[in-house]
Amino acid sequence: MTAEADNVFKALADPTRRAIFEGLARDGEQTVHALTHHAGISQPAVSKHLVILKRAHLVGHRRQGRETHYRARPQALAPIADWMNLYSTFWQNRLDHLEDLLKRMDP
Amino acid sequence: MTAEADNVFKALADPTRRAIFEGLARDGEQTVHALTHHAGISQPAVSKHLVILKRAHLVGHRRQGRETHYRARPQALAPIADWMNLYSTFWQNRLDHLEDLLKRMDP
DNA sequence: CAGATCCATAACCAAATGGCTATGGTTTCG
DNA sequence: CGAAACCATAGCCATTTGGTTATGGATCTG
Repeated sequence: MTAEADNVFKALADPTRRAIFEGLARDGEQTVHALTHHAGISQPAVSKHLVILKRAHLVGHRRQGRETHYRARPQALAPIADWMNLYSTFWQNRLDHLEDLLKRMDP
Repeated sequence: MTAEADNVFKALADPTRRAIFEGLARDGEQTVHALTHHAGISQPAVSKHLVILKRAHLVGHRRQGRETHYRARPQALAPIADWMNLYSTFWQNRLDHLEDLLKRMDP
């Protein structure tokens, strides 16, 4: 629970990982090759970031032949949304919409 | 903007800093001395964490004699809430599109 | 005034982090 | 079949990070 929020916060702390997540959320499923091209770093570096994003459940993957397609799993943002709701009501309204979406998306 | 979100994500990536923030949000203003006692680490370590939380505007402080009182500033969470909502609207669009498709497919 | 308390900063250190190249296992293609 | 492409893992390295002790300035207190 708190451990899950920790994984998500740690995963999002790096701007390169946020950029990867943003790209997947914006443009949909992408191969490691495509992600590497956009990130401007080496393919192994991208793979390592993907491991960390997987640990936080922020991405899913699907093997197809020799390529792996990754996709964003925005439901994984729920733990940190919950965390924020715990400690303040200031931004409650701002997050209400998000909470609803996350609940609806939860399988 | 993005730089601000980066500071906030980085500040919250460490569990000790989250615990400090949680304590301030839950129990209100506290001195460095009190925070040190709760954190179970040295006073300089706490001061360094407070510097990082200050950089992210997650805490404010007030000098009173020889002690400094810190308080949580939950409004500073807004940048990451906005960041999340950026993708929530994207999801919403996708959901809307999906709903449209489903309706049109419905006999 | 003299000492004690509160806090910030500096200097240092081990561990974690984020990058790289090298390598190897699958899978596709000529 | 042999070569090329895709990706994950391993090993290496520089930098960052989170902790420590040492120190000093400012403020209370006896």
